[in-house]
Order: sequence, then C-alpha cells, then structure tokens
Amino acid sequence: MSMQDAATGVALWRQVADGIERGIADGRFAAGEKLPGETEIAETYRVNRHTVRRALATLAERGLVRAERGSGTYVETRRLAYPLRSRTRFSEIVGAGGREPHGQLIDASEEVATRELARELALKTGTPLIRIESVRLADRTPICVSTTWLSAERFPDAGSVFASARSMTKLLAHYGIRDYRRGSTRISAAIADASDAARLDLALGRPVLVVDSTDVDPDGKPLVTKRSRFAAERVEFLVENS
Amino acid sequence: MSMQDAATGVALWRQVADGIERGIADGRFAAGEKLPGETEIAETYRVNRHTVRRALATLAERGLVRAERGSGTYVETRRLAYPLRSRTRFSEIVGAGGREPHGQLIDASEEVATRELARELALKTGTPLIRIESVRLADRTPICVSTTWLSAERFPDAGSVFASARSMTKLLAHYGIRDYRRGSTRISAAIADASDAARLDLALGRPVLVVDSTDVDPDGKPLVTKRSRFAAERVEFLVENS
DNA sequence: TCAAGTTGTCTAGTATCATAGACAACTTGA
DNA sequence: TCAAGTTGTCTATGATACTAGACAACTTGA
Repeated sequence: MSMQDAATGVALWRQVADGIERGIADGRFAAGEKLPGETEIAETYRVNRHTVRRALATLAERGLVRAERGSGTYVETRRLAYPLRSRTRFSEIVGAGGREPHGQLIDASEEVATRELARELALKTGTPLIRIESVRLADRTPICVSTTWLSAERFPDAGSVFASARSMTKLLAHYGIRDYRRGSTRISAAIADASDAARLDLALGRPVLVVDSTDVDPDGKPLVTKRSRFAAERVEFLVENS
Repeated sequence: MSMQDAATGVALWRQVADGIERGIADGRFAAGEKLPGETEIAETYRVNRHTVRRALATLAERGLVRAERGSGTYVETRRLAYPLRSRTRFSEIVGAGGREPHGQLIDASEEVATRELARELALKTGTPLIRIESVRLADRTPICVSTTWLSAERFPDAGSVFASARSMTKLLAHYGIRDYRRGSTRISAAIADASDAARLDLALGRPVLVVDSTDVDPDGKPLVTKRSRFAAERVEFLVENS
C-alpha cells in the first residue's frame, strides 16, 4: 500500500505555477518585487526553463506577474485605487499607496487649438497650444499615458519645464500657480491603440480607460486640459459622491 | 482577467480518479458496492474508456477499489477489524461489521499427523487427520485462506460436512460440540505464495498475515488446529489484553 | 561603451496523455 | 446453453508536455 505521489497526473508547469502563486499569496514574493530569474526557478524546481516559462505565462495571463524583457519578472501589484476628487494629484495618489510615482516626457510640440480644445480651455479657436505627451508610472509599472494641452502664451516653454519637473503639479508651480482643482471629468473606455499599448506595456487588444479632464485655478479659469488613457487592468476609479 | 480553468495542467485520468475517490469518501459509492461500468463512467465524464481504466488502475493500486473481470469494479471495503479473543468466530466478526460472511471449501483430503500437528492436537504422530483447505470471504472479498486439520477418527467425513456447512462452527456443532474456544494463537507474516495469492485475489508479492491457532473444547482438549493466511491489506487484528 | 544577466523565440526530439476500435476472457442471469 | 454485460489486452494515431540547445533582444550597472 505504497503512498501514491500526490503529483502524478498534474503537469509540471502547473506544479511550478501553483508553487509561485503560493509564494505570492503568503508574501514570500512581495507585491512589485522581482521574482528569481527563470533559470534560477528552473533549478530550484529541477525543471526545464521552458516549463518555468509556461508556468509564468499562465500567471501573467491571470495578471499575477508581469515579465519585463531584459530585466525580470515582477509580482503584479493590485489595481491602483484612483479616487476621483476635485483635488486629484497622481503623485499623491500613488504615494499614498506606498509606491513611487514617476512621470516621463515622451514628446512636446506646438499646435493650434481645435474648436473642442478651445472650448475646454476658454480660448479662441486657433490659439497656439503646447501639447505634451507623457507617461506616468507607479514604481516600475506604467499606469497611464496622457496628452496635455496648455496655452503656449501663458505657459511658454512648458515642454522643457515638464521634462525636468516630471509632474504637472510642479510645472504649474513653476508658473506661480500654487493650487488648482479638477474642473470637469469625463470617463469612457476604448481599446489601446498601438502606440499607447506600447507605452503602457499592454498586450494588443486590451482596454484602456479614457479620461478627459480639465483643471482650473481657484477662480474657475481653465489651466490645462488633457486626455489620459489608463491601463484598465491596473487601476480602478473611485467616484466619491460628496 | 478571465478565470483560469482549474483543471488545466491536471491529467484527465487524474480528474476522473479524484472524482471517483470523492464519491467513495462521501458515501455516494458505498463500501463493497459495485461501481458503474467503465463505459458508463467514460460517458459521464465524457472521456475515453481507456482514460477511465487508468483512473481505476490508480485507485486499485491504492486499494480503494478492486476490479473483477467479467463482473465489475467494486469499492474496496475498509480493513476488517478482527479481534483476537478466546472466542473468535469468523462469521460473527464479519456479521458484526454489517457484511455477509461466506465460507468455501477448496479441497479436503486425508493425511497423517506430523510431529508438530500431533503436538498441537494432543495426538500421536502418524494419527490419520483430515485436512481441509478453505477460503473465507466477507461479502465478495476473500479475507483469508485456511488449512485446517482435525482428527479423522473423531470427525469422520469432515470434508463433506464442511462443504455443506461452510463454517467451522457449524461443522463442530454437527459433531455435537456446542462450544469451543481459542487455545493458542501465533501470528507471523509472509509473502503470499502463488496459490494463496490466487485464492485471495492478491497481486504477486503482497503480504499475508499467517495465524497458527488451535481451538479447544471447554475442557481444554484440542479440537482443530489450523494455519490461516489473511490478506494483510484487508484485515487488522485487534489484540485485547484482558 | 561594454559585460553580465535578463526575457523572448526558434528548432528538435522524447515521453506521456488521450482517443479510437477491435477482440478476448470472464461473469451473470435468463 | 446462450446472450448480454463486464473487465483485460492489443494496435494505432494524434495532441500535449517536457527537455535540450542555441541565439536574439533587451536592461542594468560598472
């Protein structure tokens, strides 16, 4: 009456995946932390690296880990809780979650206001604007990409200012604006286009939350308007009805 | 974030085996009961019959079920608790467990007492004896095979009497012996030989418990002596120190 | 700029899993 | 005695799992 091996009939990659998942669940691998390399995992489980890759692939599909080519595989953090208040600051929200906020300039250019942009910013159509493309991250994880428009007259050289400030709050402070608040917010959803998907490190066909918002100064005068695309699988918006 | 199929990475035969084992554990398949046919199981799990056979094979290897060719596959009952008391009756022990006791004559012949047999039966060496080979079962399961020796003078024609009585207790009653008790018991273990293995429906190489015992009448006079070989995986002896 | 370490991708071979069909061997009950 | 139903065994085929090795593509830190 020999004891049967409890693992017979269970694929090796499944055993590895279950082992890693248990490690994440009980905190042996903390959220955001880097897992051991695939080669090392293969050695500890005495298994081929391809088998480890299959295990990690299933975990990644379920959103538990995220592989970064050339760097490592990281434990995927829970969704970022993103409260939508009148005073919404990305850096404060991320910092409150114990994570490190980053901003990164992708591109800055000039363009003229369309009718829609002009209405949002209370300017005339054709007014010169500065357009800033940026990505914002929590720790290593890209959260959203934003296209921001500001008046080129009021915020001269905003592109290079943002490049060093890496934060919209600091950019506005640079121009003497100590406080601002959210004027309007509209939320919709879409599928990430190719460039957004690349910048967000999203698989093709994954959804994004599209947020159109305008920030205003304490007097209610529009300062900036932007369209942000959030990786839907990494955030959840909290609507606070106050 | 689709929920992963909990069964991916688990072999089909394993899922079937686990399902049947759960059925046994929670009583859907009672001990000793016949399982549905392999074809029927294959249909309910929507799986090939060979896959079912593999599942059943692993359960059989662990002793949970027992296949009988041409008949069916049966839930292997728990080990028969076999108390070793001065008044030990196979039929009573089995009946107390809610199972149906059977005795079956294999062979009866005459031979003369060796020195050891003579000493056990308090007879002279060379005394004619009747030797009975029998198998005892609980429900459908063979529990033990026994070789029994009695005095041919005191129990004439014992072989044919046992063939119809199918019980040692009834055989002795036939000769006017209303009561008897266990005189001596010695227990050892061995590997089943080919003929015992066949009669006990045991795989080759499986152990048997060998019990040498002598029953005596109320005055302490030896009546029968026997050597029984119990399928070790189907019984456990309870020694009651009183 | 470079070396080390990482994940991504490809080809190839072996073993196991699962299905399919056929038939033998056996038991049971009519 | 026979028919129906059972488990046992065989061959064959395709899919999946696992191993093995090599190299590309990329990140990181010195």
